[in-house]
Amino acid sequence: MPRAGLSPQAVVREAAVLADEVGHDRLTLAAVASRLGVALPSLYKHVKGVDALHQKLAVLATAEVATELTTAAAGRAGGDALRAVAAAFRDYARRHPGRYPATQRAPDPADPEHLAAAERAVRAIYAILHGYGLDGDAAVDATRMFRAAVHGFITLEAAGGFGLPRDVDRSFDQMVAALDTAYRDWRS
Amino acid sequence: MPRAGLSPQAVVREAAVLADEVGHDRLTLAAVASRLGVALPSLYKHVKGVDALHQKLAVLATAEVATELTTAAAGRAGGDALRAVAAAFRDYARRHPGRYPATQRAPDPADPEHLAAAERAVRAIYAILHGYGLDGDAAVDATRMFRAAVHGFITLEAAGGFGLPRDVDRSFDQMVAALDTAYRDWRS
DNA sequence: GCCATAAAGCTAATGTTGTTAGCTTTCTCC
DNA sequence: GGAGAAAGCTAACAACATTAGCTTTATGGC
Repeated sequence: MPRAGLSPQAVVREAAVLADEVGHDRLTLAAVASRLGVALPSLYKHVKGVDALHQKLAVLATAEVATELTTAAAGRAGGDALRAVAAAFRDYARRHPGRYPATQRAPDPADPEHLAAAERAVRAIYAILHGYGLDGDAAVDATRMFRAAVHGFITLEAAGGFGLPRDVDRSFDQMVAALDTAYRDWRS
Repeated sequence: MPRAGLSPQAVVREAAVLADEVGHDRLTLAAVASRLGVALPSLYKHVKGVDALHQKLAVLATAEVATELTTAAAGRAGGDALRAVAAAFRDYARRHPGRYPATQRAPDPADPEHLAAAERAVRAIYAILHGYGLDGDAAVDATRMFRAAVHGFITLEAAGGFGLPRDVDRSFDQMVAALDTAYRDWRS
């Protein structure tokens, strides 16, 4: 019988695909094993358990988000950059509905890779706001507001929380425009 | 052997208390039954299953939030009302960390009580923004922005997503102040 | 007061998932 | 070619959710 040739990476990648298909909360070791054509306990050679799998998925997703945000911001500044990064954020969440919630997990202080990915994502936003002339505490506050607004919008949208017929895309654009204005006139 | 005297309400209330203690995702029928001094299958006389329990918990939590937002808004207008409602929202989430996530669940269209509670919560916000002179699509957009920003802030805070030492309360105040300004100058 | 009945609670059994232990097989390196 | 590490397996157990079917309690009509 040939060997499956797994690795921690391969397991996490399959978990990511599965999470996107069935939802983050329905991600299960049993399903991952079945997908990989392997018995469930075999996974324990690559991940410590279901909790560790979620942790690794968080690192993967955070790194992907960081890369997409950074790419979106490249070569842009001000309102252009803000809109591009906001759109990239939302796009990622819609393309990867299972990975995105994993991003919410607080970075494990003991995992340098996780910390680095999280910092890379935040820095992409921070840099844009720095371009608005924001600095120090103001830049921190502004970054938090950006993350809160965009993340909140994304999760409410994904949960079907917007019932009214008004176009959701337009509401998002309006929100990002309001953020742009707020940053221009920011007073700390 | 005396009877426990349960009811659907009593089960959901205990589930709410438990969720606040152990976290929304660790809410389990087994623990609820144990708390109520009853065997696990006995709960099925009152709730259809774990999914239905989450659904009922969502209704309970949404109704509670709606009441608190409405109370906070009473007798206030403009920036005062905005700040009071935002604070009430955040307070609720911090006092009830297990119930709050249940709020995210989209209202079940087949459950009039759920729909009514959700609408009551949204209306509390909508009314305030109406006081800013916002109407129609603009009011819808503004309401969505408010919900997104506050909800996003709350969940990021709860998840430990704000790593830097900058005071989180101040960041929240800054965000609400920025929302106030944005609504004053709103241009659709 | 007594009994019929519905509801509340129970035990037993089953399926799914996660986890650990310990064995076998495959790959790799000397 | 063989030693040893790593990958995979089966077996066993615990927790949870769920269903079936039984027993007991409360209650309402007579």
